[in-house]
Amino acid sequence: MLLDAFRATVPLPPALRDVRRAPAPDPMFGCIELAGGRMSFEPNTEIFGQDDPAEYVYQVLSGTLRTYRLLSDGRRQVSAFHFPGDVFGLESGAEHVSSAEAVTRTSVLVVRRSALLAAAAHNAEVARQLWQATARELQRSQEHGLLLIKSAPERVAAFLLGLAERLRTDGTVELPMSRRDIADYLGLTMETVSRTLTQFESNGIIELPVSRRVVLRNRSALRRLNG
Amino acid sequence: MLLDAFRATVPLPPALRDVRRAPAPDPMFGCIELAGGRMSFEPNTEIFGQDDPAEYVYQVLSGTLRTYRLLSDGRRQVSAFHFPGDVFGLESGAEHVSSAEAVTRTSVLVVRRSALLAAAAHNAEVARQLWQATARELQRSQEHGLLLIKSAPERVAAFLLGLAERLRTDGTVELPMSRRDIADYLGLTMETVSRTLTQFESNGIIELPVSRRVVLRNRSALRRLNG
DNA sequence: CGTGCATTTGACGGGGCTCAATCGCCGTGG
DNA sequence: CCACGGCGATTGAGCCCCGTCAAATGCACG
Repeated sequence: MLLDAFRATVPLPPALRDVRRAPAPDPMFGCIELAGGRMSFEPNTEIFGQDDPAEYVYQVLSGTLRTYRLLSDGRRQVSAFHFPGDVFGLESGAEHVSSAEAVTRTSVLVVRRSALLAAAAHNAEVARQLWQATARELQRSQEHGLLLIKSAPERVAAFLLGLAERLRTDGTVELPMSRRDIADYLGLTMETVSRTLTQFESNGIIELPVSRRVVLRNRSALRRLNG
Repeated sequence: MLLDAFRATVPLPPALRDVRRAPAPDPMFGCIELAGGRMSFEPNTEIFGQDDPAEYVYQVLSGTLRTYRLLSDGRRQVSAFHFPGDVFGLESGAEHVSSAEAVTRTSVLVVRRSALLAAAAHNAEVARQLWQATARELQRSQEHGLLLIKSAPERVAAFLLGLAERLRTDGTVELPMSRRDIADYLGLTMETVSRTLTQFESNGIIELPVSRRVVLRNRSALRRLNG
C-alpha cells in the first residue's frame, strides 16, 4: 500500500516493469534503486541487523519474519512478527534499531529508503502513507507493551487471538514460529508458553493436533482471559 | 518543532499573534482553530481520554504529563511521560488509543489535528516532521517494551537513567510523578519500586533526600544494571 | 497538633523461571 | 520397513523474585 503509492510516483520504462514482475534472479542489482525489487530469504537468515544503516524499506510478499532486539546478556525481545502486506524496516534515524530475520522462507519487496523519502518530499499521498505506516507500527508496539504487563495465560490468549485475526483463519492457526519465538515475543520462557498451551488444551479452550497447529475451540474463553 | 513548522505555514493576523503570546484566559475559544492556542491543566486532570475523538494535537510547554491505557480490570499501563517540547496526542486513527493526564500543573500548545493534516498535505516539511514525531514515539515505545522484559532493579535503573538524560540534570533528578506512576510505567507494583530504590540507596548507588528527589551517586553501577 | 495521603517496611504466598529429563516428530540410512 | 539420531516441545521438581495484604512511618497542610 505504501509501496504501491510510491511506485505510482515512478514512471517505469517497460523493461523495468518486466523485471519487476518476473522473479528477480539477483534483486540486489538492477531495478531496486528505481522502483524496488524482490528478495528471498531462507528460514532463520538475517535481513538486516541492529545498527546497520537503514538503507532499504521492505514489504512482505510471502512468508513470516520477526524483528527483535537483543540485550547485552543475550535475552531477546521479539518486537513483532510480520506477515504478507506488512511494511518493516522503516526508521526515522539512519540506522536500524532492531534486527530482522526470516522465520519461514520469505519473499519481500525492497525499496531504497532515500528514494522513498524523496518521493514523500514531493508527493503528499506517499508522505501520508509513510506516516500512516509508522503510526500503525506505533499502535502495534503499544498494544504489545500492554501484553507485557499481563499474566502468562492472558499473554498467550492475546497472542492466539491476535494471530487468528491477522491470519484471517477460521478456527485453525498454523504457527510459523517456534515456542522460543513466541516466548520472546510475550516476555515469557518457552516452558511457560508450552505449559500454558497444554493448560488451555486440557481446559478444552484449544486443540493441539501437532505442536505448530492450534485449533481455537472456545474463543470467548480466550477473550475473557485477554482482560 | 513540528508545531513550529506548522505555524510557519499559517499567516497570522497580528491580533491572533498577541493572543498566542499572552496567557489565554480561556484557550478553548479564540485562536485555537486557526493556529493553536495554549491550555493549562491542574495536576491529575484529564487532557483527553481513550476513545475520545482525536481532535487536537498537543505540545508540552511546561510541566509533565502521562499517557496511559487501562485494562478492563483496572490495571493501568503508563505508556509514556511527556516533558516540555514533546508532542503527544498524535494518532493515525480518528480516536485516541490512550488517555492523557497532567502529572504536575501543565501548560500545552494545542493545534487542530485536521489543520495539521491539511498543512502536511501541501507542505512537505510539515509532513516530514509529522512523520519524524511519530517515528520518535515509535522508537520510545519499543524502548519501553524492552524495559518490560527486564528484572525489577534493571527497570528502575533504566528509568532513572532515562529520566536523568531527558531532564538534562547533573546528578539530581526531581521526580514529578508518584511511585504508583513509576510502577505503572515499569510494569511493577509501587512497593517493588520503593523497595528497589531503598535497595539502591543502601548500596550507595543513589541518595533519596526526600522521596521525590534522587541523587545519582554511581551512574556506571546503574548502567551496569541496565543490561 | 491532628488529619490525610504518599511512601516505606514487613510477612507471606504464588506464579513463573531454572535446571533437567523425557517425549515426539521427522529425516536419513541401513 | 525399521533403527537411529537430532532437534523442538513437553513435563517435572524446586526455588526465588515479586505481588499481595497489612501496618508503620513520614510529610504537607489546615
